[in-house]
Amino acid sequence: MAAREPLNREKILDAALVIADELGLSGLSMRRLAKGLGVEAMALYNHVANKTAILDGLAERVFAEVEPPDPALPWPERVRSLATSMHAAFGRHPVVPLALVTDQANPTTLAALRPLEALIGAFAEAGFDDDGVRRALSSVNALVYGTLALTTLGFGKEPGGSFGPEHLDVFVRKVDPAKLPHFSRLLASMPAADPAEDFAWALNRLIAGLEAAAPVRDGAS
Amino acid sequence: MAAREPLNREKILDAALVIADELGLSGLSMRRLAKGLGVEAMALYNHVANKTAILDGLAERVFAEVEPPDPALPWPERVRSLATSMHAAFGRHPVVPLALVTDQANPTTLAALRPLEALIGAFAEAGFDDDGVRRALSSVNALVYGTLALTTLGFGKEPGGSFGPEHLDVFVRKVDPAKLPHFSRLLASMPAADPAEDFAWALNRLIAGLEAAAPVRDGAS
DNA sequence: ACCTGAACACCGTTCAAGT
DNA sequence: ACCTGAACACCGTTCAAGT
Repeated sequence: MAAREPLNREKILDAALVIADELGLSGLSMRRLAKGLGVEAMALYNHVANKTAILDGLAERVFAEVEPPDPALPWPERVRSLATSMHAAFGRHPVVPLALVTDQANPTTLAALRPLEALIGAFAEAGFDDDGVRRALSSVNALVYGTLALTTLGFGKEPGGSFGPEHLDVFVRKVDPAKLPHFSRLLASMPAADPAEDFAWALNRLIAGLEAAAPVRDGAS
Repeated sequence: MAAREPLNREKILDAALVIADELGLSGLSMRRLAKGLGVEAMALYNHVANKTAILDGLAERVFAEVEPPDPALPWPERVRSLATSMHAAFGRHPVVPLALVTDQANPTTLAALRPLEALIGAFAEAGFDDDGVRRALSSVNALVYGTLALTTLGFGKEPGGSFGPEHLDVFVRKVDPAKLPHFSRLLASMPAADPAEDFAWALNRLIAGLEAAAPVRDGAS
């Protein structure tokens, strides 16, 4: 067989995303990544500056998966579309929101910032001033990252995330229904929940609140 | 001098919170914590099961700082009070939300669950069914954790968190205003932002949206 | 009962050395 | 130009040994 082709940044990012999707952020180590590529850990540093650069690269790729909304849509629909697409893309690759939230990634490229640009544009069109745009943007971002934090983050393995039955057991055994009546009752309805539907519901509530506060209710029709 | 008094769980948690507030979650290692207590790392294991147990203890303490709302208040006010108090308590000790989000803490004690119990009670009183309660609860939780994630998390050191000028510089240097016009303009208004005020604004928007969807608008006169 | 020393199986990263 | 070996300064945790 011929000698192995040299490594490059793209191959490293491909392998890193596979490992991270399978083992989570904590499972993505330089040594394990190198082993998967048939190389020693130190060889990676010929192609990427450090681990942060790898996580930046992954973040950029996932941000690029976010679908640009139809510009003809009224601003609330564009916000809904963007937030939903961000939630879906991050949900497919939870390493990325986790790395962003823990400051291990900080992408500054065009591809990574385009979804934010579109969100900001929608809020500007709604008539918010600079303070209002910043606040509206932060609220939608917070809902996206917060929802992911409560469902898929930290749970490196399970695909659906959320409260799997294993996690519920911890509570069911320990919680005293006499002292936490509402909480105990709610536990029963948790496993049936669909994270994507719950996010859509929460997003609709927030957008309704934003519309009520926007100087311009609807840019279209 | 007399021999040092033996360690105990409380002393360990005291020291751990001080270190975590100063150095962040990544700065809180068993070895450093032990050194601060004048002991070897392995001595800690006589009093706590492992690092997770320490983080659970910290989470419990911070949840206990959340102020119980006046039960006479209408449900939207109770939700606002609880979410605001949670945001403030977590903002004082960002280790805790970060540990929760990364699944390094998972407290199941009464003290830690009481704020959730109160939130659930408020939403039940609003007339939501079990699905609605779970979704309303998740939305408020997501906003709290998500807001903290975007402002104070990952930033172990800086007290105000958010976009300090250091972080802005990264963007200001790299972002092309021609390609990201909205984003570039927004950068100017970021440093003046007050995270607590921005959170209050976002929370008001979400609660407005929840009220519009609630079967019972207002429990009180 | 409480603490220590040494060890195990890991991290990210640097630097000199090899081809 | 690209890769390796050895090393540095860390992790959480276990286990046998000390007092």
